[in-house]
Formats: sequence, C-alpha cells, structure tokens
Amino acid sequence: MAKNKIKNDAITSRDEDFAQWYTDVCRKAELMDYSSVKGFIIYRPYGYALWEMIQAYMDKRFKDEGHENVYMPMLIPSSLLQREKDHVEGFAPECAVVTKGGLETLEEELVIRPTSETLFCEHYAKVVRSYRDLPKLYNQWCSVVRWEKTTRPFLRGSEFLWQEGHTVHATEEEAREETLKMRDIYNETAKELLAIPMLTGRKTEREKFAGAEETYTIEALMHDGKALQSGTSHYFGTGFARAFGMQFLDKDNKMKYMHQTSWGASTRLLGAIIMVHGDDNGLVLPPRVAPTQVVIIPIQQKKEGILDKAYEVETALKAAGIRVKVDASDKSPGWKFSEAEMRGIPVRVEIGPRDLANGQCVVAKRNDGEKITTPLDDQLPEMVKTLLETIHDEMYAKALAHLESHITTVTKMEEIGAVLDEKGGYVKANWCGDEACEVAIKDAYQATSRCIDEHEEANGVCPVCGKKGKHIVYFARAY
RNA sequence: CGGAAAGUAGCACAGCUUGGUAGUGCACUGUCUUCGGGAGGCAGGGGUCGUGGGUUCAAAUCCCAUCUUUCCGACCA
Repeated sequence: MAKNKIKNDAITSRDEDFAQWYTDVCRKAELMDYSSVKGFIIYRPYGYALWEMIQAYMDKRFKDEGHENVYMPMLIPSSLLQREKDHVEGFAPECAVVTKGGLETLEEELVIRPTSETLFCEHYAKVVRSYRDLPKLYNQWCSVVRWEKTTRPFLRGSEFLWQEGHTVHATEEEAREETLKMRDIYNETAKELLAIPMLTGRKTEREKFAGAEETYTIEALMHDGKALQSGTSHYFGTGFARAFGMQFLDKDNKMKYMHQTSWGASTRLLGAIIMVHGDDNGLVLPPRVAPTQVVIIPIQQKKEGILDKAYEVETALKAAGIRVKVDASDKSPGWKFSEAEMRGIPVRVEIGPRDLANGQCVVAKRNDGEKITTPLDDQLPEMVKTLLETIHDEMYAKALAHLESHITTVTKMEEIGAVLDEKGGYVKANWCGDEACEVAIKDAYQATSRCIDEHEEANGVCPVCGKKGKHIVYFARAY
C-alpha cells in the first residue's frame, strides 16, 4: 500500500506555469497536434477516442429522451443567417465566409456554420404544419467554425467538434422543460462520466446566447481557479419562429408560433477533463470515459510464462467488460509506467516473475499513486472493476472539494479582487441586476458573471452600487 | 487586433553577434546484453534551417515581408 512519487521532467509543473502545463499535456499525451492553419487542430487517435467516449454516452442519453440525429449542411446562405437580428450581430464578427465556388465568384456569400439555428429554423418552418407534427427533437454531431483571435487546444478553437440539439414545441411550458432537462443531462454527464462537479445556473442578459430568451449553463472550475463554461442550453421563446415564419395550426384551429430550444456541448469538455483532474505526471482520466481503463505491464516479459499470464489476465478483465490493454512493447518497465501515467490510464497492473512465484500482482491507481498487492486469481476482474468505481468516486469527491472550497461570498467591491487574486475560483455576490455593475466588475478584475443562482434568493446589497440585490450571482475569471 | 518571445531531424536545443562543409542529446532502425520507476554496448538512417523575396562570389547567419506557435491584453454562447 505504499504511495509512490515520480518525477516527469517532460511536462512543466502545474504550479510553475499552468498554461504551459496544459499545452504540454495536450501534446505529450498525444491528444492533439497543431495544424498549419491557425486555430485548427488535429485530433489524434487518443484525443478522438476520448471524444468518442463522450459522444457515445451523450448520444444514448439524448436518444433515451426521444431525440433523433440529423445532419444539416455546412454552408449557410448569408441572407439566411441575417434573418434574426440578435443572432447575426452575435456571430457575424467571427464567421468564415465562402466567396468562390470553383472559379466563379458566388452570387451570394456562403457562411461556414458557426452554429446551425438558422438552418434548423428554415427546415422546421417547412416540415411542421400541425401540432401533431410537434415536438421535433433533433440533434446533430458536427463541427462548427468561428474565427477566433486567441486560440487554445480544446478550449477555444477556430473549428471545434460538438453536438447541437434543436427542438421545437407547441407550448412554452414544454420548451422550457426541455431546456432545463438538457441542462440536467449535461450536468449528469459531467458528474457520472467525467467525474466533474459543475456549478449550474442561468446566464445574465449580457452573457446569454445571441437570440435566446434564457441561457442555462454548466460551469466547471479548473485546478488553477478559472471557470470553464462546459455546456449551455437555451430557451428561444418564439423569437426565431417569428423571424423565420415557423408556424403551426394548433388544436384550437389557430396559427401559432413554435417554441424553440437549442443546446450544445463541445470538445471543450476534453479541456475540462485535463484541467480538473490532471497532475504533474500528465493526464488523469476518470475511469468511465477512459478509452483504456487498465494497462497490464509485464516485467521481464521474455521470461517463461510472464506474457502468457499477462494475456490471460487481459482476457479475464475483458470478459468482465473492462477496457484493457497489455503493453508488450520492448520498452523498459519504468518507461511504460511513465507513458501510462502521461496518458492518464486509471489502473495499471504489474505482472513480473516475483508476482508469478507468489501468485499475486501489483495494482496501481493513477489518481493517487496507491499500489495494492493482490492475489492473481479469478477474483481479480471483480476487484479491478470495483477499484475503477472507487477511483471515479475519489476523483469526483476531490474535484467537488476543490469547487466548494473555491466559492467565496463577498459583500464589498474590494473583496472581489482580493479573493480572485489570492485564491481564485468563484466569487458569490448579490447583484442589483444592472448591467453596468456587471461590467464594472469585469473592467476592474477581469471576472465575468458565470451564472445566476436559480435556488438562492438575494439577501443583501450589490457590492458595486450598494443597491438592493436582485439575484445571487457567481463571478469568476474564465477561459 | 495590440504588446512580447519563438520557429534548425519526431522532440528538446546549440550554431546567428563577426556570412564560408548542418551539429549535440533523446527518440528512430539493426543487433547483443537488460527489465519491479523513463537501462547499456556496438553499428546505422534521417534536416527544402517555417515560407517568400532581397543583399552578397557565398545566407541557418544580414535586411524586408509573411505564416504558425507560446505568453500577456482586447475581443468572444
């Protein structure tokens, strides 16, 4: 049960330079590589496998709730994007535009989708006639392009992979219910799959989605005390419906506008996994999302029986539904240990001559380095399975403790800056509801309002203007 | 988009000031010895010096432009 510390000088230490540590992990764990176009990254097999794990989980959750997958075109006629005023104002500055087709200059410019609301709207306007056609619960997995000025792998890219759900409903009540339901599914995905606790709430007027009536968000707290918006769910009311002529004939024989939602989560979740759980030895993957959950490392693998035993254990673990691999490469064991740690594989099983002689093996946990010597018998698969669940719980508990200890209630303006500089995390404050006060905090401390608490009532005064608070709001420096 | 730094083999870098044969370590290939925390010997392979232009007999080196990356700002569901 001895704990073991190692040093890996290939990665910059987290405390020394968090930003550098992050990019080191992204590259050294072989999650991504840079391409030759600014802001566009290559998702390498390991990074893409991680995304596929997230996709598989969410896709099932969406389908269980009755959603269907569709695929919309990548290009949007510029006139279509301009149909809804707030929406185009929000996205126009970051659109990439196609102006030529072949050798011809296009009559109308085509925007590479920054998001697909307008395409869904146009389609829904066509295919929905009656209340009997509602609701329509569509989702699509795709990539979108937003011409970002500052880019960082997974956190902010000019192109990123995501899913965008778009639904239309006959009533406001049903659409609002959908908006909250999807926010909850994101929250559960974070907790159950990624072992990440989220702060959830509603966005302020200033921070909400371009064209939305309400935006709900899940916000994760990174190890360095900065927040990361990790998924949003929007209620649109009938704003887009009016702009796009999305009407249906209701039961009462009257034409009505559809009530609409959209919701999205992206490869930014990979950034959250890295920055919430990672450590100085690299990535630390939550077991349920890890493409490989267990790596078996044979010691002195050329000796009689070692590799055979390793493969035998692999087969047994596989049969128990565990994602497992044997590292039979001819690297030294020490190298394999470091490699497995860099890649964040939750559990390592060591099998060597000593173990074989004693009928045991060494099981090591990535999250805390604990090593356990355990019998090499038919109980092993169950033992490892239980251990993986334990690791998930430990990782969640650790992240939750970090989140909870980094929410600081403040009442005065000066405290905000002091808290953010000294410990980071969220500053919890009453807010009068005036955008000027929100902006004042941003200008003074580079912290934005992350969300409005949906449960707790205001109970004090706004730290900026001193007027009576309208909401409890969480402010943080964010990625 | 502004400020700063960087780009030479897969990776980390030296060489540039003072122009003159492309270097080192790790990684890679073959082989032997190794193997419980990044092992060692021997023998090898690999580079349009980011890109384009200029100066020069001669440019990795000097000049101009441009692209990409990193950090800090501004901007940003």
